[in-house]
Amino acid sequence: MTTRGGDRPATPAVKTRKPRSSRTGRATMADVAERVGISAITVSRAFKRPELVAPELRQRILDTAQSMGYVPNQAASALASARSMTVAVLIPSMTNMVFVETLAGIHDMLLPRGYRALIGVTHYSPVEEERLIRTYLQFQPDGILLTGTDHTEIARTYLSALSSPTVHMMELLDDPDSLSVGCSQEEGGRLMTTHLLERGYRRIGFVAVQLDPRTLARLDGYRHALEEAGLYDEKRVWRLPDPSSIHLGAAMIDRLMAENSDCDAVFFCNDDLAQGALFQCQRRGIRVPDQLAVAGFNDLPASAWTTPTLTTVATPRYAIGRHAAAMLLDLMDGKEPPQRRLDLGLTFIAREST
Amino acid sequence: MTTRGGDRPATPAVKTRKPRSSRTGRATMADVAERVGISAITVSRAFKRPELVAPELRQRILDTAQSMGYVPNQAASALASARSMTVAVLIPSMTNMVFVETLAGIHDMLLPRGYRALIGVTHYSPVEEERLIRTYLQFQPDGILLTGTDHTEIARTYLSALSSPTVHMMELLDDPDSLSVGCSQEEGGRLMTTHLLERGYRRIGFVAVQLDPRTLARLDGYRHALEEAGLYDEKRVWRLPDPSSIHLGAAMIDRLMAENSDCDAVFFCNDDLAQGALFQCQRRGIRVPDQLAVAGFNDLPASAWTTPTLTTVATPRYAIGRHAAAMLLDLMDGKEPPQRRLDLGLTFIAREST
DNA sequence: CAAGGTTATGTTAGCGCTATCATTCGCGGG
DNA sequence: CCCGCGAATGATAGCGCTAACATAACCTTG
Repeated sequence: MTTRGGDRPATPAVKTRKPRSSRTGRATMADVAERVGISAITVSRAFKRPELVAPELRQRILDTAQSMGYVPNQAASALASARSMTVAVLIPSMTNMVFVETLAGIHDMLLPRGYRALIGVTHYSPVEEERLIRTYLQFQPDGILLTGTDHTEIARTYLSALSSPTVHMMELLDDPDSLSVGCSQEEGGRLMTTHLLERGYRRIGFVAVQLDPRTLARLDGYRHALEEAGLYDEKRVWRLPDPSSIHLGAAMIDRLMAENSDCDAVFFCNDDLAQGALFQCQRRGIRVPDQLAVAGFNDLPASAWTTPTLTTVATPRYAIGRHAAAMLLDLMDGKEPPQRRLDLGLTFIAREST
Repeated sequence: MTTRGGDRPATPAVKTRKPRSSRTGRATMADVAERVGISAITVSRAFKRPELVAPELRQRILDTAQSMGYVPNQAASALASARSMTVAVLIPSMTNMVFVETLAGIHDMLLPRGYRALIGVTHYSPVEEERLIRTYLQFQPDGILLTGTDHTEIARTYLSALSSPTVHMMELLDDPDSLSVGCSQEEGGRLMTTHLLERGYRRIGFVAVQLDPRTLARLDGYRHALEEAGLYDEKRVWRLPDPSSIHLGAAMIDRLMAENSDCDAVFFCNDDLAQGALFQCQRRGIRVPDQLAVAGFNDLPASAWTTPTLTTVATPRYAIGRHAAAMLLDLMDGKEPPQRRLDLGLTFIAREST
């Protein structure tokens, strides 16, 4: 047998204190160690560095731990090792599927490596983001994933004062000191607008909601494309601070009608708006795309099924999450990631609505 | 002035060790205390029990902490106080909006009280749930929120061995020892089926997917209602393990047609299926509700906008999250919640599709 | 103005774990 | 057969914070 202390009397019997269990009633590492007849550090190793413990002893430790219902205390581990095995993830919204899919990518990358995500929702507000960053710094996260590049000054200070690596998702940063994974929203706006121009539409409207930086970048792409064609007209741009929804998209169709807009096509900054628009067109008997072409952005699941199906731009949301997490893992390992700025591109999807 | 030690020399100068900052390079409570010229515990109080510290001193502490970039270390706090201020939340899916809204309710309730949610996704698998429970127990959560009542034996053992309170969401438990907040899925299934019967449909089909306990409960409600009417027929029930999606709903319409089903109405266990079915009916020229009535469940946002609009049952998802979190807060405060089983009811929504 | 209470702050001793540096044992080479 | 070395395990000393119990100053009150 490998165990040296194995033939000691089963219970040393002379120990001064034997609380058996912690304050919380849960077994501790020391309890397991005592039961096995070894020291606590070996129990620690059996969990964290199994290759350092003789296989048979390790098995005995794990079995004993299991039978005692021992669960390592993450707080104590984090305190002693200065590694929280936690990554703070801040996204603007949870009701927007876009970010939920990104989260899934992050999870799938982090969990197998033993990291946990601490998820915060900023509601598109840099101020709320700052508050969340402050809160989450208490957890001494080993890494941080942020959405977008629009942060408060104080938030920037927090982050730069911090040793933990940070990766920005969705938008791409030009600053060579920052890390980012995403796609060019501006290019997305341009792609779609160019497509509409090619289809012969000349009075193309744009509906921007939420007015977050990504929406505005799409708007920029739209504007540039139209300016190049000499067709940009501010009166065909609607800017609304409301969150994106089917309802709002439907309402926009009503508004266009009410305002007697001359648009022959409308590019909505998000698919759910465009879907709402399609529903309302159907209801009001507006023929799409003949009377009015409708375009969206993000390729949400329903967009392939509406009548008519929706022309849109697919964004690599899941991949962005995965790659951002992978980049962070590299950084947390002290490695330099292959690229500090990763453009995952966009896929234009032409369907019936244009 | 309130500060007693305030007129000491600014730096005591004789202290034996002055690490200034922890291993991680971050300022610690002791650093702040030294700078202010007080003891660490007072800094602790300034943050956690501000009413115990003289207002002016408190302000000075907060200012100094801010200027030093001090952030409390949550791991140390959790270890010392045996309170993690963390609630583990397990949901089956993130892509299903139902649970995302529940999460929002949980967040809105917990955050203002200083608790953080640790979110885990079980993918509808009790085994994965068990794994997540094990993982999250390491964080010594002060409370646990679970979805449904379908847990593995080992998971039950973990939970019962635990002192932390647990609340089950979505389904209602009859066991008086357990706490639950939700609504009767069975009743939902019954409500809808009764409605369809009242509308005169006699050959009502049911499409069950995912086959999680909630879906099966709805199926039960459907079956009981039809059995009472003497109209239940197993051949009109489809059971598929796949996750719910628009695509699958559309495919089911194709399948019904291919199988020459005699259904005059189909009750889909989830709205996205029903939406897919509506889309496909429109595409294939099946008149809804004349040729075929379509019903859904959950009242997702798009259901009010499809053509025709979808008859469905609204579930109080957000409220379930809020109330479950509220119940947990009571329990964590050592209070007994007003009810151990909270039925938040359902809302039947009749629309055009039936 | 002493006894007792209240308020504001301090001292001490851990929480449960891991970094770090021993220590012990077995083994192969000179 | 001794030295050196690697493998397996242990002893010790914190990580940064807070519970629990002091202590000190002030405030009542009769």
